[in-house]
Amino acid sequence: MQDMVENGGRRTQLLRGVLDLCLLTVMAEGPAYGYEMTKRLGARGLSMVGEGSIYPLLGRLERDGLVDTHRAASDGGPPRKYYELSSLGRKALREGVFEWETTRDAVDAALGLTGTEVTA
Amino acid sequence: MQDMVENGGRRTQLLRGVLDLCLLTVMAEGPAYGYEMTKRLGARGLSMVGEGSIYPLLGRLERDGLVDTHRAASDGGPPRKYYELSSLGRKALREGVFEWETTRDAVDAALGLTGTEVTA
DNA sequence: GCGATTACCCTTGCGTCACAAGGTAGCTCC
DNA sequence: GGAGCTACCTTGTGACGCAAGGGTAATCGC
Repeated sequence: MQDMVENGGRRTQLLRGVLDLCLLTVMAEGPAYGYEMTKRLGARGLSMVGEGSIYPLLGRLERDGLVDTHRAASDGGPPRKYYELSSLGRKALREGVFEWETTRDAVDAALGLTGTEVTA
Repeated sequence: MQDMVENGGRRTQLLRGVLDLCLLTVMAEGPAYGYEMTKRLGARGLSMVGEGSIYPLLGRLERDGLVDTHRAASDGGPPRKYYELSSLGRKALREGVFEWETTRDAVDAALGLTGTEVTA
C-alpha cells in the first residue's frame, strides 16, 4: 500500500504543481482525451502517471475554465471526452511555465547545480 | 487566509520534494542552524521559505537520521540547534539530487523546453 | 526596572494534490 | 458468455509547505 514510498515517493512530490502544465502542453498540440494523455505523457518520460492522477486533475482544469470539452464516439469502446485549451488555459499555461522555469532555476542554484551542467 | 493561493500557490507546490534537498545542501557546506538557513535559502533565490516550513522539515530529517544535531549557545539569544549531515544524509542528498535532475529533465521535455534554453 | 526589538526555537491546523484501488460501461473476438 | 481491451470516473489516504501563533533569551533605550 505504501510501496509508493519505497518506489517513487520523492518523484510523486516533485510532480506536484507541474502535472497540470504537462497536460495543458499536451492539449496545446491539439484536443486530446484522458486515456490517451497518460500514454502521451509516458512517451515523454513521465512514465508513471496513471489515470488516478489525471482524471481528477482534468476535472479541476475543466471546473476552472482552462479547458473546453466535448464528447465524441470512439471506434471501439465508450465515447471519449476530448479536452481542448481555452484562451484562459493558454494564458495559465504560459504563466505556469514561466513559474516553473523560475523556480526550477532557483532550485538548481540552491542545489549548486548552476553552470556545471550541460544543456547539450 | 488563502492569500497563498493568490501569491504563490503553484510555487508552493513546486517546492515539494526539493526543500529537504535544499536544506541538506546548505548543511553540506557546514553545520547550520534553522534560523540561519531561512536566510541562506533566501540569498539563493528561495526567497519566501519561512520558519514554519523548515522547522517541521528539520524535525523530519532528524527523525530519519539524515542529520546529527547539537546545541550551542549563541552570542545573543536562545541557544542554537545546529544541524549537520550524517553519512546517511549525504547519501540521501546524492540520490535526491539525482531524482531531481531526472524529473526536472522529464518535465522540461514534457513542457517542450528541451534544447531551446539557455543556461547562460 | 520595563517595554521594545531582535535572534532563535517550536507546534497546530489548513489546504492542496498525486496516487492506488476500485468501480462502470461499451466494444470485439473466441 | 467471458476474456480483454478501451475509456470513463470516484473514494480514501498520505505527504508536506505554510500561515499563524506561541515561547525563551539577550540587548538597548528610557
